[in-house]
This record gives sequence, structure tokens and C-alpha cells, in this order.
Amino acid sequence: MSVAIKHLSREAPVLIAGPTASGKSALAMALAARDGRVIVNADALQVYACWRVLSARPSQADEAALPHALYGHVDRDTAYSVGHWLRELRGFLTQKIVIVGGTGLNFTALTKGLADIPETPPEIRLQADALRLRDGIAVLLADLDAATAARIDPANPARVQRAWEVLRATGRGLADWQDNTGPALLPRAECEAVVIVPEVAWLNTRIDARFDAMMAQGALDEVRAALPHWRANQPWARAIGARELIAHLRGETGLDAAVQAATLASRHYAKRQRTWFRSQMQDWRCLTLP
RNA sequence: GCCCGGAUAGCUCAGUUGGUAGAGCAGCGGAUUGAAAAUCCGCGUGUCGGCGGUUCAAUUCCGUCUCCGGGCA
Repeated sequence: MSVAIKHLSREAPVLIAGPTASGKSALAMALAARDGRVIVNADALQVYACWRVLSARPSQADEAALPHALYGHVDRDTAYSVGHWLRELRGFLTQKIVIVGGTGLNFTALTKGLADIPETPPEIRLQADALRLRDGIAVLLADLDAATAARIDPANPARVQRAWEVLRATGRGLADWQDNTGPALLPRAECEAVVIVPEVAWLNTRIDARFDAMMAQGALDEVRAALPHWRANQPWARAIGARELIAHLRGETGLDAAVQAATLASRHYAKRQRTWFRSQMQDWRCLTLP
């Protein structure tokens, strides 16, 4: 791993992507220590204050040792998305930074651009939820402009609903917004970008070991603290392991079954990450592990 | 030792009134422009436990052996 950072610029921003449990944070720490960089989070779940253990956020000791940003700074009930992340990130681009995380969408938005769509009001979301639950996504799909309808996956409720919300909130189709996407905040050419590509069996072993470590560090207590606020469809509640451990705390499953379900979900997630990285980050440097 | 039930995909099983088989899960591949740790799409050749018999044809019927359950001794 230390060999890998030798070839990286000491000045330019560095991006580190990799699947869950691949050792991204350690690599970022090494680089930050070498160059005096701020470590900036690019992970969608590590922003939530309620999940330090469960989201594998850097420990308090790590955060004390080196400057970290955009970790654990979002409250459970605060709306947060790629757009918020990009706007927050902008403020750090004048410093020496290493941006690290597993959320492919964040990196793509950063290096390839993101349409400048205004936030959709919560009531539009509620309206869409109600409509979708009552009449199904076909009704939302039927409302869309032709260009957007032709572009999105009609079988994907999340995508259809998003498109519907954008049209409803802005009066413009999602396709139109996307066609007018501005320049990227940090194009690939202006940074060093590394994607960690671990051997699958090796990663699976690490995923299992890491969840055991999380349990030893009090993951169950963290989830227990979230139990009174639990709403399964909230973004913070999608942390892998949360749903599974909640089910155990409610007496619906045994602990072993919950742990197995959580590690399986992590492997599924890692697979999706691999697919994203393969297709969207072809011009990144690959770091093959072990 | 005897009796009964099982043996089919990595796992759990369905099925074939005889014409070489299919679900769920796992796994693999893909999509991805503000919920992304989300959401969605696609992919099933496997000595149908071994060996013999009957048959034009056996994974299916018959015999036998092996293994795994359960029961009786």
C-alpha cells in the first residue's frame, strides 16, 4: 500500500475510491500524513452523526491525529444528497486534500459534473410517495416529458420518481436539466485518482472480519440508540447492518442470522461498487489488492 | 440386522403419467446525473448417488449397492 502512494503528486488533489472494507481510509491517512492533506469524506453514509461504528467512520483517535472533514456532520433528519456534498466539498478545493469514499456517484458528480437542479421541496417527495404507493409508478411515468421518459429506466421506481419530482418542482424535464450540465468541479485531468480493486475472496474475508470488529466496538449499542427514531425509508437508515440489527433488537431474528444478513448485504454492495468503478472510472489508476 | 423415507444446480427443494429438468437463495454480468450502503435489469448443461435390468428411449419403472435421516431390534 505504501508503494502505491509513492507515485502520487504531493500537491494535486487525490481521489481514492474503493469498495467497502478495501482499506481506503488507511491509504488516505498515509497520504494525508505524508503531504499534510485534509482527509475529505466522499461516502454517503459516513456523513451521518448517528453512525460512527456501523458506517466504519474514522475513529476519534484518527480524527484527532489528522484533519478530517465531512464526516459525521449530518443529523439524522437533515436532507442530504450528492448536491449538498458537492457544495460542501467546494470549500476544501483550495487546500491540499485527499478525497476518500465508496460512493461512486459522488466521484462521478465531482469529476464529470452534476446538473444544477434546485432542491425538490419535501412536500413534492411526499406527494410522489403517496401517488406511487396508491397508483404505482406507471402513473408517474405517464406524467413525464418525452425526452426524460425515453432516457430513464421505466422499471426503476427510484429513477422514475426522481424524474417526476424534478419536473413537478421545476417545470423542466430531468433530461433537459441533464443536457445542460455545467463543467465538473474537479475534472479527472486536474487530480490524481486511484481506485482500489481488491480480489473478491480477499475482500469477502475482510468484510466478515470487519463486521465482527464493528460488533466488538459496539455496533449493536449504536443501533439500539437509533431504535426510537427508526424509519426504514430514511437515508440514514439504509446503512448496511442497521436494518438487520434492528430486526434482531426487535426479537425478529437471532444475532447470528442478523450478522450473516448484514455481511451478505455488504458483499452485494461491494459487487455493485465494483461494477460502478469498472464502468465509470476507466481512466483512474487501479490499485490491485492484495 | 430388519423396515420406512430420502439422494436432482454451490445450498434448500420442485418436477418428469418414460422422450435427458426448473424455482428460490447464493454466485456472475450490467445500468446508474441530488434517497446511491439506494434503486433497477439480465444470466440456469446439472455424470437427476453408483452399477445392472426392462424399453426404440430410463433422471423417471424394476433389481442391487453406497451414503444420509427416522423407526424396530
